[in-house]
This record gives sequence, C-alpha cells and structure tokens, in this order.
Amino acid sequence: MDSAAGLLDGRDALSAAPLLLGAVIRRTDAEGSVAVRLTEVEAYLGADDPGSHAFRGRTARNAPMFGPPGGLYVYLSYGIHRCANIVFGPEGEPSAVLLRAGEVVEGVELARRRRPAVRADAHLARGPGNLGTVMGWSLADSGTLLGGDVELRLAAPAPTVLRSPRTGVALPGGGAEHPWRFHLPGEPSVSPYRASAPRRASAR
DNA sequence: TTAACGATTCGCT
DNA sequence: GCGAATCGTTAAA
Repeated sequence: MDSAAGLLDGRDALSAAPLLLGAVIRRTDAEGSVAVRLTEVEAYLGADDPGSHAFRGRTARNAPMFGPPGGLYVYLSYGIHRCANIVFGPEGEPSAVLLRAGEVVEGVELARRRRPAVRADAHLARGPGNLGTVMGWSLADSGTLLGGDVELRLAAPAPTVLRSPRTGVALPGGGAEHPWRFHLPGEPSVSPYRASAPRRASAR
C-alpha cells in the first residue's frame, strides 16, 4: 500500500481511519491526475455493523470489502454518485474506510472541469459523491489495489481529530455509541453533519 | 421477475 | 432548511 503499508497494515478500519486524515490520495487516468488531501472519513465494519454494506454478507458489489487490505471498494450511491472506500482488516473480514471529503491539492483544473457548477475550490471534494466526481472514480476501480493508478501517501498523524456519529447512517442508539466519523478541525471541505438518513415509514 | 431502498446531491424557499 | 430526483443493488415473491 505504498508508503502507507507499514503504518496501516494489520489495522482494522476503525483504528486506521483517523490516521488517514491529512493523507493524500491521487488517481491518474486518461484525463490526467487529481490528488486530494483527506479531511473527513468514516469507518465501516462487517457483521457487527448494521450500517455497513457488508452487514448482510458478501455480494457481488461489496466483495472487495472482503478482499485484501489496501484494496479499493467503489460503489454507486442513489444510482448516480460514485463513493470510494479503502479496505482494511485481514482478508475475509470486511472492514473499510469511506472517503467523505478532502481538499484538492493537485489537478485543480481537471477537478473544476469535472464539477463546473462549483464556485469555491474548497467545495470541489466536499461529500463522498462529490469527492468521487473530482477523482473520476470508475466502478472498474472497485477491487483494484492501491499502488497502481491510485496512490496513497500518508501524512504525519493529525494533532487534533474530531469524532462524531456517521453521516446518513441510522442506528438504534442514534449512532452515539459508534462515533466512527473522523474529521479535521477548521476545514472548509468537511461536509456539514447530518444526524441520520431520511427514513420512510415502512421498516425492514 | 418485481418492488423497495438508499454510506447523496442539488435546487428552491 | 426542506424535499425531490434517480437508478443500481438487494431481497422478496
């Protein structure tokens, strides 16, 4: 996993997530390269985490979450938005960190072209779907390993890391017992916090 | 085969 | 701040 290997190898998503803050992830394709300095992430586990895509077991979509650490898991949200995770934990035990927001530090021109409606550069990669758009994630990236077209470079551990319940995940206790969203303080690229996903009357 | 639901975003008030 | 849009994935029939 690039220079990240030593520090992150062997960790699950929960302990790795705060260490990813400040790290730079870069993706290169035919259009060029875009790199983002991560400011907000969320951890997702497996069978014990009702908010995780892996909670109900392995499917074609979430298979990368069960794969080796250092892999990418890209999925479609609401049929449109591409969101990306970095896989952690031993192979077979699903655990991943969702990349929620960041600051574009390379390829700003390309990022602006991919999101023409955005005025402020600080908002280019605010929110997982938006970050996905500027990075240019493709479903073909899902299941691939870091070190190819996608590179991760860790930064020194952040002196201050803020925690809160995960955005868009409704849990019995309101998520208070699972403050698995991590973000850096004072970052304009951090998406505003929402208590939970909109929930319709019917239950599952 | 069919129906329901989102790890969200954007535009309008 | 609120509500609709949108379509692939999943689970149920």
